[in-house]
Amino acid sequence: MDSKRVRELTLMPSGDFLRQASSMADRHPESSIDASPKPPLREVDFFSAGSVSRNTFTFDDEGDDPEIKMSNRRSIALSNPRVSDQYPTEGEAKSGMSKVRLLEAELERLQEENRKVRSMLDHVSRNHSSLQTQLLLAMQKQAHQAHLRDQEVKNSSCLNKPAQHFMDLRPMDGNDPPVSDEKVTLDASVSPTGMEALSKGSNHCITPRKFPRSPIDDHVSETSGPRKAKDDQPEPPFRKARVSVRARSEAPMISDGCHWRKYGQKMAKGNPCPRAYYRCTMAAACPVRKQVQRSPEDRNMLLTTYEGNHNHPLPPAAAAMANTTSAAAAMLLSGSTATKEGPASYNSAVQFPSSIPFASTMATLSATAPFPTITLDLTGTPRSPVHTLPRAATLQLPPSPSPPTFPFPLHGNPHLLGLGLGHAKYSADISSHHPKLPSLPSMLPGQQRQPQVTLIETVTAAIASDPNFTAALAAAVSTVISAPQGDPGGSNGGNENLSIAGIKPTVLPGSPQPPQSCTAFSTNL
DNA sequence: CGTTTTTGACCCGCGC
DNA sequence: GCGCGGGTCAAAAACG
Repeated sequence: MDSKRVRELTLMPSGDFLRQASSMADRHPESSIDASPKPPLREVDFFSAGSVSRNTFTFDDEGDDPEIKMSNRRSIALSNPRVSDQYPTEGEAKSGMSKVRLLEAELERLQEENRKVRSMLDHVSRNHSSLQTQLLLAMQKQAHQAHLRDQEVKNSSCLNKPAQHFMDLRPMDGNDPPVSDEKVTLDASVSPTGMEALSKGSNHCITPRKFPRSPIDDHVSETSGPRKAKDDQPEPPFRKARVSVRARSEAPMISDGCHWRKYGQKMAKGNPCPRAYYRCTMAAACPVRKQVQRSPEDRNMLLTTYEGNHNHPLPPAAAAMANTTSAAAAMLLSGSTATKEGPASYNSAVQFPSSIPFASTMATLSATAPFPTITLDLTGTPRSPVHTLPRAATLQLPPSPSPPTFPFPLHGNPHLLGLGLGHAKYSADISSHHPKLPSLPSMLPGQQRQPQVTLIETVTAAIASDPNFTAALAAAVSTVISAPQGDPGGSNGGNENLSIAGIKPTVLPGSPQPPQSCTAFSTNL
């Protein structure tokens, strides 16, 4: 027996093991979910029926490869190194019954592990539901409190302000300078699924006042008539938040699992790299759009901004990151919970709830953006001046210079509303436009740019480093479970593969890509 | 030949 | 009112 080969076969990432375990549990719920020790039927048939023959299973080192045969029947057994470690020795090779007993014992052990994993999943699910409920309650409470605070602070000037400002992240006074030092620190606990309710709620929390024209609005007008008709339509009560993703990639666009069609490209002021505009083409009338721009400072830095909500089901590949972005946007939209800080206070980075599995640590939010904006920082690089970015919230992951190819649907739930792209602003722009803004220290001083590592490592690190690991685990596992073996529906352009918590990398079909690489995302101020 | 990309023109909001 | 900049449209070109 080739021990090396066995080790290769058995050294399976825990994520794969989880996936297979989950998959097995799904296929054999009677054996893997139930607490009963009854083994899976196939194992029972295989081992207890005395059918261990040379054709189906052999421990002869010189004969058929038992590992391969086993893997054909039950790869999960191979996923555990101990299986191979307990393969019969030379002297036991002829003793089939002892091997059977050995394997039966191992099988029982694996079943026990299976039950434990299932139990953990159940536990995580319960925690998830509980957190979601708590989140909603907390947000309602905080929104009310924020409203009261606003009423107190701006009672004199906002007497006639509509209740739309309930959770408005932006200054209520339209005369506020375009760039304010005012920041908002979020300290919310948001669960991924809570995002749905949050997003819905966001429709009532974000005021459209003074917001630039929204692409979504355009979409409405496009589908219902000429743009001019827009004036006749009541403007949506609230504008969309935006979610930006900072990622390091040489690819022109990160792969997020959706199909995108490029509909425009513009040279943005202050950035030699053009900004590309994409529209989701997975559904005829999907209003989701995104912008992709490369940073002028670091051409490997891509900033992708999503806006709008998918009105169609998302493929599993696209759903993997949906919760992350949704939760981030929800958090952003829950700005009513924020506490405003003075201009000199730059420690606005806060712990983001672990319910954002792919962005686990830091977050900053500025209250002055025309669009509520949140940035998921997947670069792991001590972001320069994102802090100086007015109007931007930022999530920062542990170092992840990896190619940002990952399933990244903005909204996993078509019902989610109120998410959007972020307005990022080139640091150069910021400094030029707002020279008074002092430089901010790196959000994560300990973080340094690292050599190329895979995104899975980054994500894994993010999850592992998360104090609330269970939530992250739940998200990862749910992703694994829901993800088909092949490329589900992915489609975006990135050429890089992504592995998350054991998810095998999937190569997504090419998607529209900007002719030029543009990485940084510019935020509209 | 259908789809996607390119790219100049156009629209719109905003500031002066 | 004008200019600027961001965003979108749409015809032509490119692509598979």
